Amino acid sequence: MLQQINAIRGTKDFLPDEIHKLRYIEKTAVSVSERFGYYEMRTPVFEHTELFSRGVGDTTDVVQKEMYTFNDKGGRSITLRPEGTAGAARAFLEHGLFNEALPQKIFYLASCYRYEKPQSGRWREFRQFGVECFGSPTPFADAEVITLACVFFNDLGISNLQLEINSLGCPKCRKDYQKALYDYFISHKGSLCATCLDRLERTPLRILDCKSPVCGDISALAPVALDYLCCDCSEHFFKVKECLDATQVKYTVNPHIVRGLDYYTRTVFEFVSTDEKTKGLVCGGGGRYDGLLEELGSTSIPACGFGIGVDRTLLVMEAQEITFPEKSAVDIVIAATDDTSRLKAAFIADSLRYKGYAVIIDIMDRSLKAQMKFANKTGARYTAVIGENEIKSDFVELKNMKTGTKTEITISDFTNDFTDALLSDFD
RNA sequence: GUGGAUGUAGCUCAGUUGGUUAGAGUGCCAGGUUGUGGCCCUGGAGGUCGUCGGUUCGAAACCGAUCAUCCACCCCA
Repeated sequence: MLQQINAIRGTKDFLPDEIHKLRYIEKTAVSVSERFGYYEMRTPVFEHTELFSRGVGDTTDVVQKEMYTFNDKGGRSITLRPEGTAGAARAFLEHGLFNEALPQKIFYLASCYRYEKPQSGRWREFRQFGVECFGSPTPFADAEVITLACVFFNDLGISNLQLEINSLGCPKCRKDYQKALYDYFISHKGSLCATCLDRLERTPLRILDCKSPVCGDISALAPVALDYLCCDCSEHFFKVKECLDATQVKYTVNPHIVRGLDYYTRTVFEFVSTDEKTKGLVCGGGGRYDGLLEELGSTSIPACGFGIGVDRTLLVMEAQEITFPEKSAVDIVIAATDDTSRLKAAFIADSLRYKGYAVIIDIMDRSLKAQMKFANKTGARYTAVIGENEIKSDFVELKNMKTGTKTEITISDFTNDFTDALLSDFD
């Protein structure tokens, strides 16, 4: 026997048994997006590596150590997308969507790839529901994408999710803030952990995010970005909060949120699970990225958006024991007793399928009893047995599998409108 | 990338201080008479005990390596 080949580390199979859950989440994402006037865009899974190193940022962990990068046969450096925004922004620019009526509001459902050590809620291939609003500088846009995310989680019946928001300011005020931060941390240089010492020169903002108790204590007293916002940024943040209040979206301001992607300016936010079983899991995050499109070679175009982890959302829903719509069941199983009847059963099944019903017949050459058992397992609503007697008499019994009651009809009636009336009676 | 736990039938797990042909429940398949599911009864298939190497007369059990899963950190979706 040859050795079996298993799935790649950090990837996950969704089997027929649970795929309806994923579909339900995706369907909800589409529905919510369209209710806000966001339309789907699909971009390739791989892009030029440079798109991410320039867009997401060279200093980020994602770009530095988590990307699936390889050279294709033409010698191009290619990267499997680690997130969705860069590709969407690239497509927006490449196809000149900025010439259309602004804002351009986009959503996508995309698999993303990051080379990380896997654990539950963290996979090397994961699905992301993302939304991007290109062209609007106003706080109403920030609030709109946040509200959209809230409606999404609400539609799915998810509770115990905390929305945390913050403002990182624009490049102008961030500069002042970073200097203040640097000065503060340099005075505590002796106490910081090794990773944070490394961050000090590179990206001092991220020290605020450190979970080590010592750094946490130091961070707690560190200067807060919100205190360093310039007038414009300060007003923008105030209005975002005002909009959220208007739509009754609940949030807490967390001055320590620092997103891991470089392109964010001003508003940033995260949805964090507060549920016992999935505590601390970040289900989604986003913010404003007014500098990204310029970084990708365009004129300055403001934008904002978010990414929500579909798999993580599923994880939280399962932990909260939320009921999903049932997977679609088979309408009718047509069992047959002998080879001649099998042909007749196949004919009837096909006629019904043309009419739109889900019909299955036995293709395992099983006994009638086994066919009935199988029908039961598939959750079929009705069964019908075709045999010598039925073919002779032209009558067939349609059995309701829930109640066990049988209704006699002619075979020709079976495939015409009479069936519609009969089947629609089912509760 | 760092630290820790785990790895026995498709699934959930037993397996006594290392000792004959490795177990249960569940699922799967087939029967319980001649053409009808769910319950019950009977039987069957299915495991080189994650993999490789070592210790031993003998290893699922002990040791090492490796792979995988999970947890914490890191990071984020």
